[in-house]
Amino acid sequence: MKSSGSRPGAAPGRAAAPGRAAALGETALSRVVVPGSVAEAVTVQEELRPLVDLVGPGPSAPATVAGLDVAYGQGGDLLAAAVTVLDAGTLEVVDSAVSVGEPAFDYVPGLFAFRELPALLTALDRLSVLPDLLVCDGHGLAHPRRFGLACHLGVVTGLPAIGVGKTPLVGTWDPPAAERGAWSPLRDGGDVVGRVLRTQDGVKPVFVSVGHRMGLENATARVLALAQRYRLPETTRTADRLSRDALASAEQTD
DNA sequence: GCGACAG
DNA sequence: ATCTTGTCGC
Repeated sequence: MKSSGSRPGAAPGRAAAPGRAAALGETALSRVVVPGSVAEAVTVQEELRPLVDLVGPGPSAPATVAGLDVAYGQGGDLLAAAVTVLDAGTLEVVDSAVSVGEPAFDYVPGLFAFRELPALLTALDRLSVLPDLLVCDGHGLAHPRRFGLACHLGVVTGLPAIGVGKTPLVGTWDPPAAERGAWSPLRDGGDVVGRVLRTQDGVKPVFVSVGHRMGLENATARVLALAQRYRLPETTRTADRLSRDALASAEQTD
């Protein structure tokens, strides 16, 4: 991975969008701008932020839900993005896709999305089943400029999206009660930007925030429904496993 | 000025 | 995110 002061982005201006049957339409992939600097990245976020739909309420009974995650290898030069689509009722994986590539941007807190977005969208484009909801590994509105990965993915794809983070990026909160389902508001700069949600009794909570076309109440319900047995949503778990497997294959075979 | 800082 | 040993517990 390259890092050159004013030019964190190692890739050209736009993500490559080879001509294949696009489940998302060519719009999603072509609308992904990979900034050439931190300043430009911030500008892109501020331009896209108004496009976020926080009214929702979003699907209360989605048929399918997708999990997205990325695994890194070789000191950060290689990455594998994975998307798994689960039947919302049985939580069985009904479709999946991966995309191996390089990080599109250096890691900068608050600009994290630019790093994984191109690969995640390529993987999404390779699905044969378009999910009703995206559950992202990272935050949505719980972001310095209210435009985290989940918002970015939602706006670019037009799909409802939720952000589920394992650790905080911004905000303050009180510890939620110890029982599964308990939550407390995540506040930042006078706004409620998400919820600190306990998905399992006595287990460290997760940070839930709206990404796009969703309400916070619904987002909370969807995450709880996906985390019946473990701390993290089943979508995140299956996508995490798939991305690691894809990375392992890419590191030996290829 | 000194930390904190999604993955 | 990834680098890593042992350890506690179902």
